[in-house]
Amino acid sequence: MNYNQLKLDQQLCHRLYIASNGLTRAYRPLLDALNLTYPQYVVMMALWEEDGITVQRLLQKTAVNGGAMSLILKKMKVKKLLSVTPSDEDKRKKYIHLLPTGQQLQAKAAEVPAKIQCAFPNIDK
Amino acid sequence: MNYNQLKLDQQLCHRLYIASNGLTRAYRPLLDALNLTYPQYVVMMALWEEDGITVQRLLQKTAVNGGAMSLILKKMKVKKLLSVTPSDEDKRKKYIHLLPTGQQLQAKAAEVPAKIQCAFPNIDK
DNA sequence: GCAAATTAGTTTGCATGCAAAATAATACTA
DNA sequence: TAGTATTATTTTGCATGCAAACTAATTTGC
Repeated sequence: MNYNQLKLDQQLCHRLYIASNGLTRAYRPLLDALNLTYPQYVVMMALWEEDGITVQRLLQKTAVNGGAMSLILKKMKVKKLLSVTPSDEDKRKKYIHLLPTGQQLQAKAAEVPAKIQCAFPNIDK
Repeated sequence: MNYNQLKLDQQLCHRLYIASNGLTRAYRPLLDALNLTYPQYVVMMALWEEDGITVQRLLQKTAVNGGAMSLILKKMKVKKLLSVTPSDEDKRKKYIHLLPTGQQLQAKAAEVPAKIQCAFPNIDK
């Protein structure tokens, strides 16, 4: 039996695994300056695009794991980046709103994408 | 100021983040059948290719995080998949060897790559 | 020779990702 | 309308990923 398909070098999945971990590492120092982790940064980007959305919608936009999202929002609330407000019509739903601190962070964050591209000069756009 | 670069849809990094998480989810049910997690599977693939290597070399081949590797090897040792033997010449080094259980697992694992491709029929090879 | 620098691995503390169970609230159905 | 199914979120338990501190064992440089 030939096990060529099990060779690591030939696996797109392994490349993706490596690339994704590499990105996290590349973002870390940039995001540390904003006091954000990568998933938290993703949540912020979603809210800068569309504020006052439900957790549900935030999950759709960011593709962050639901279980993780709960903890992430909790931490971001502590940092005064956003507020979480239960809906009046449907008390199951909660709306997420940016607080001033969160809105102001966008200006600083605007530099991040360009810097990331510098970290991967050979990346295909 | 224009914040277009902060839009999630336009971020390669976010796509990569989503793709990588998706892969982990796709692998999970397949690897559950082998009683392996994804990084453990990566370690196995490395050893099926090249047995009796040091932890160092294993880290190079797999790109698994060093700190994580320690825990992973510990668990795989408990499962009798492999053995860890300190070197005689240089007692800092440790050699990893597949045990029979680990070697035999390769036959079952051989089906995994094909099944993963079925889970992503549109993937470019 | 020996202290300082380096190397190989491990441990620690924090932040997810994930599946599954648990909560709460709303919608549906007989 | 009671009872059940469904929906929105949170909680729980386990397995990493990561940076940084730590331990041992070697290697260097003076």
